[in-house]
Amino acid sequence: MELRAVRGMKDILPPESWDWQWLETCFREIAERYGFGEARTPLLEATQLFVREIGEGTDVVEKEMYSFERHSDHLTVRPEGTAGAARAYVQNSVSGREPVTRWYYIGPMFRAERPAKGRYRQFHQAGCEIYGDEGPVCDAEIIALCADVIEAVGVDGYSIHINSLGSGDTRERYRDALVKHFLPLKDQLSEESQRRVETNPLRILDSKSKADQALAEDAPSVLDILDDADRAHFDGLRRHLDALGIDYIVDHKLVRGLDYYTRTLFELKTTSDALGAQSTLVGGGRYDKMVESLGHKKPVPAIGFAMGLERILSLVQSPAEVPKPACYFAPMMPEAQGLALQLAHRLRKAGHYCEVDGRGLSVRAMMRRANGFDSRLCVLIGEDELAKETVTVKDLARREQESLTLGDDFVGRIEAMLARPRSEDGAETDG
RNA sequence: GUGGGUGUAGCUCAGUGGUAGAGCACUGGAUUGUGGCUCCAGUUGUCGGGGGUUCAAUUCCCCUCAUCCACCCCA
Repeated sequence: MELRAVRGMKDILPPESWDWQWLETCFREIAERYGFGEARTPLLEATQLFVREIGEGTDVVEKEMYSFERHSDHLTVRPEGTAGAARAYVQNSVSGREPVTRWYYIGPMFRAERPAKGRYRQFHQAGCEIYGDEGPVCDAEIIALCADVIEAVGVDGYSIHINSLGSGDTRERYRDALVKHFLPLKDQLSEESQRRVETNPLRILDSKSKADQALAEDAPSVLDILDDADRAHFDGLRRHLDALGIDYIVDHKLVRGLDYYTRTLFELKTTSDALGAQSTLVGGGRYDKMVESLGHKKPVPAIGFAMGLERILSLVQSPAEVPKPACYFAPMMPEAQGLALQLAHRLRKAGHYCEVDGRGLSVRAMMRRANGFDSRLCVLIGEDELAKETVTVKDLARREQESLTLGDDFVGRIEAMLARPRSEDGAETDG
């Protein structure tokens, strides 16, 4: 086979796709309870949108984007959903129509990373964004929503981590404080982090290197240099989470790789080690500057998150079941195939799932397959049936069969059979 | 981008320096037109690709590709 899926991209096929639909439905239902409506934005955006909003120095922009030039347009297949949603919010003048906007999205994102467990080059995120509410009530709602989804789909153990990056010049002041802390220790840091001292000292905080972690223990906390307003905001968030009974961990070392975050920052991580290094299931935070930076005339506060659907699916057991046919048609000779097709058509119009076996195999093989589908009924049509203008309908659950005429009441007769208990004693009924 | 593991039938995997096996699945039959259990029979492989060593390579060596995992980064 010479034509394969592109590296890091995989096909989602039945029966796995049933699990995906289930997860997406869980997410939609919960998001809609919180007042979110779906925003479907293009997969392709101007490269500049991501360069400016995610940040020029970030790994995502620097080396992971699928970018190309088409005529004179510089385009990028979206590596995340927030920037595109914010662009749509500004472009469509949504702030003029409503004071607060709540959008959710579900879809593929693209990053050219080296594939690993729970990480693909085309991966899928579901996320929410709120524009026009500076919180912290909606910050708490957003985190509650994430927890609701994670719990609804049955993730076993998870923890919620929160932090605040402050606003205004807090980030810069904190950065300076970190440089002051790490610079004298530079030669004790890992090779990777030695470079970060100058470029991105925040990232040293979540380094996996043991040495870095030890040195980060005594690093100044961003929470100590928040100004009064930022502190009040963060305390407000904590109060609301407490009121909701949501457990969380304040982690001043929580930082994120995208530059656009301000104030509230949070992650939901699995406590199982099933995902290896990819333990973050949900990441989000506030990005109060983005809308304005996109050219909107006034600042609009915003908060959002994205959850990694592959990661969540790999942790949960989907209850999704492959649909079972009501009726499996097994024409025993070519002349009976047309009738089978017509009868199936009538049942399908009436809302029933039917299978028609047109392979011309032995009755045994067709029955086996009907059984493999766990079909409730199997309709056999052969020479006798054609001659008498009837069909033989076998109830595979009750192990009995009868002959049905093909009058107007055919659909009704089949429905009556479907409505019977699966066994004589009536204990179980066909859901 | 760096490091490691794996690549044998449709699937899951055994195996050997002398050109390959099991289970599952599939098809036929035991039941001339009737399923889930059982039994019998049968189909399928360029042993990832290329090169080298050898009388002989699926097996040993090198390269390459794919894949998985770790680092990095992120959801």
